[in-house]
Amino acid sequence: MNVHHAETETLLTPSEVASLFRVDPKTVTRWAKAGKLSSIRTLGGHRRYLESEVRDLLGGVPQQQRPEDS
Amino acid sequence: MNVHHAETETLLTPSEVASLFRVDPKTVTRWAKAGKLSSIRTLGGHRRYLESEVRDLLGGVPQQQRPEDS
DNA sequence: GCCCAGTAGGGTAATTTGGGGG
DNA sequence: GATGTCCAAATTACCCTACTGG
Repeated sequence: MNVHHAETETLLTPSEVASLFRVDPKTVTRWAKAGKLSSIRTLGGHRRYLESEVRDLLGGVPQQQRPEDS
Repeated sequence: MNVHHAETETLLTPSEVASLFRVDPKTVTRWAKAGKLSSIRTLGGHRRYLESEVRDLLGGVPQQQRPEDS
C-alpha cells in the first residue's frame, strides 16, 4: 500500500508542466479543461498539477514505434 | 534497472528536428514511425523528440554551445 | 499597498497529424 | 525504399487584457 496523502504530493505550476512536455503553458491549461490532466485550484483560481501524474504521463522512457505494427 | 530521468531531458519539436536535418517535418515523423527515432507524445498526440538522441544521430558534428542554459 | 512574473480568459495564426498519390 | 507535396482535421503557439501569487 503506497497511498500518499494529498498534502504530501508535490504540486507543479503550469509553466513547469509546460517545460516538461515542451509545450506552451496554455496548452497545459487546455489539457486540464479537457480532463486529460487532473488539477488543483488555488483560492485565486490558478491551477496546480500533480507531479506524480505528470511523470506518469511523460512515460519516463520514450518508445520507438515498431515498423510492423498495424 | 536504468531509468533515465526523461523529464529532465530537453525535448525538440518536429520542425526543429527537421531543420537540424534539413528535411521535411513529415520525414521526421516517418523516422519515428519506422522506429529509427524515439519520441514522446504530448497529451494531444504531437510528437516530441529527445535532443540528446538527435544530436547523437547528427553524427558528431560539433554543435554550437549555448551561452546561457537556465 | 506596490511591484512584477506567472496565470486565466478569449481569439487568431501556425504547426502537426494522418492518409493518399506522385 | 525514401522523400516531398496536397488535403482536411486536430492540436498547439502567439496575441491581448485583467487578475493572482509571492
